[in-house]
Amino acid sequence: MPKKRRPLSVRQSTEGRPQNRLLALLPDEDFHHLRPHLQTVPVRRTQVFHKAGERLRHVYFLNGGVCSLTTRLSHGAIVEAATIGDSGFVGIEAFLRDDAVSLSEAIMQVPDTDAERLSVKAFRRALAERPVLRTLLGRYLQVVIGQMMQTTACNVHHSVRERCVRWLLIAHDHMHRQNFTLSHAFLAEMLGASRPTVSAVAGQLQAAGLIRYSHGRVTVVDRTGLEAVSCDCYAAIRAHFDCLQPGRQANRTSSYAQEPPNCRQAHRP
Amino acid sequence: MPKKRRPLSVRQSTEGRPQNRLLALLPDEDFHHLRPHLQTVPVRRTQVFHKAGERLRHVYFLNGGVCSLTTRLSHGAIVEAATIGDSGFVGIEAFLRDDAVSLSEAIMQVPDTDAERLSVKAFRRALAERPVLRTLLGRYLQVVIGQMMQTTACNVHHSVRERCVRWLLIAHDHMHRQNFTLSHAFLAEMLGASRPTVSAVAGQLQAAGLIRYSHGRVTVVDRTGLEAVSCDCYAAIRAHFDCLQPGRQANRTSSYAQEPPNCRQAHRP
DNA sequence: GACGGACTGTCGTCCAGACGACAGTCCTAG
DNA sequence: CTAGGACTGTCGTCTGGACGACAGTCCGTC
Repeated sequence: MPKKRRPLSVRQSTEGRPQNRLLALLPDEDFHHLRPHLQTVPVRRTQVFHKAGERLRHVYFLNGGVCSLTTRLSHGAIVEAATIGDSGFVGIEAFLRDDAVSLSEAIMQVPDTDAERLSVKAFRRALAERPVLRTLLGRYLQVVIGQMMQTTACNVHHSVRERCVRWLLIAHDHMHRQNFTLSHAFLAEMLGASRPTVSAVAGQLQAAGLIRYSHGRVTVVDRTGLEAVSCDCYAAIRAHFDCLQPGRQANRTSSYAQEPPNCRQAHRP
Repeated sequence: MPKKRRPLSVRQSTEGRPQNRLLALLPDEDFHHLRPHLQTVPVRRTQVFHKAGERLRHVYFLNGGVCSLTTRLSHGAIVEAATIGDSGFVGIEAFLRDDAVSLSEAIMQVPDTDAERLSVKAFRRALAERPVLRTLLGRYLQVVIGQMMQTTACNVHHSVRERCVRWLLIAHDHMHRQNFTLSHAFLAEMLGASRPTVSAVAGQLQAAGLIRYSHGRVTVVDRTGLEAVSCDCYAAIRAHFDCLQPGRQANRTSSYAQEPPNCRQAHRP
């Protein structure tokens, strides 16, 4: 838990397009329709957007960072089913029903950033009125579901090492930068692995020159190398994400845009 | 693979309500709107409704049985992320987008039954025109997502034994009967476990008097006992399903109706 | 009634990874 | 500059479960 919290600064989103890619993909008309209802709010590491059983009040279009969609077991352990970044939004349940009671717990995993917040009420109204928004978010939801399913299979069949690499690659995609904060303990929890195992794996990856790790900070050194040692699950999930942007995607510098969308085939050539 | 296949008998659904519970929950007006487009088709064990990457042609409202929503790994193994029964429909992707390309593989797991088939086109049109249908299926989708998330966590943290029990209980709920066909090998694959392990577990459960197993046929003998040895994941998933029926649910004899819906709290008292 | 196929029980062997423990290292607040 | 807290490296020990193999059992078909 952070010791000193910056004062919560909420501001109306009035300037140009936010960083969030879903919002960026909206046609002007639809975005302008939404804009009066958006508020830019700061988001902190370890922030919990919603817990299981809570009624959702807002959805959040992230402008950066990585958020984990998790399940909490009665035991207390939490396990990640999907990650949400600046190409998505938190509060998918609100897409599905009006009285959106969440079944999952959404925890901000990586760093401080901000998000465009929208009340569930305004969100639902916009969904009803704007078919383009509905279509776009429906596609995103499918991506999330795809990720969940892949994660389920990956968690069962692949080693902690492979799962670590998957997580790092996906986080890297979301972050659009080489290094970000992430402790072994956090990663272990998300993967349902033990901390010592993750530490050992991280050590190996570092020794192999693929990443650098130092006290809560990872640096992706050799992305291609990481991809080479990852299981196919990363490629599959990535392919889903690539399908979000029809044709060319927004003009961005990240590795996210390295390849053409390929929805039919999960494994890249 | 079955040796002798009955001829495919498609018939228009014109009589009363089908067994499928989602359809049963629709108000008359909405159901009548849908009815001309429904066809009752037979469904066989091991039937594959759709594979990953395929464009969906139809959605299927099952009238019985258990269908597994699975992910196929490049390795060839398949792992289940969620089960669909007569309280759901196959083809959830079609809820999310028009050009519904599936990301998952849906395989009929338990027995021969039939289903109400609806073309994706008619389905999408109905969704657009009938808000009640949209609401109902949106809720169902949330249930499926909840099940996926719980399964992800369960697969990581719980023993093969607990997962077996979870599967059997959910299948029992879907089947509304004590016994049904299911081989150890199938169950093992769904759980991502090895066949010998599942056999061993099944042996234990049988020795404990909870189930009877004989050559591809399980009988649930002591349901309460099974619930007692299950992990909380079953209860959590079950609670999601119970939320589908607002207030009282359809008049059925299954154990499905044993308890009042309780959405807020995953664990039953 | 015999045969082949499908399903189940069981037995070694082997290993990934859990779990607990503890020491070392870095970072930051005071 | 220092102390405390957070993070990481590593080491035993122990076990669930994978994997391969093979024999036994039931069932439907010829």
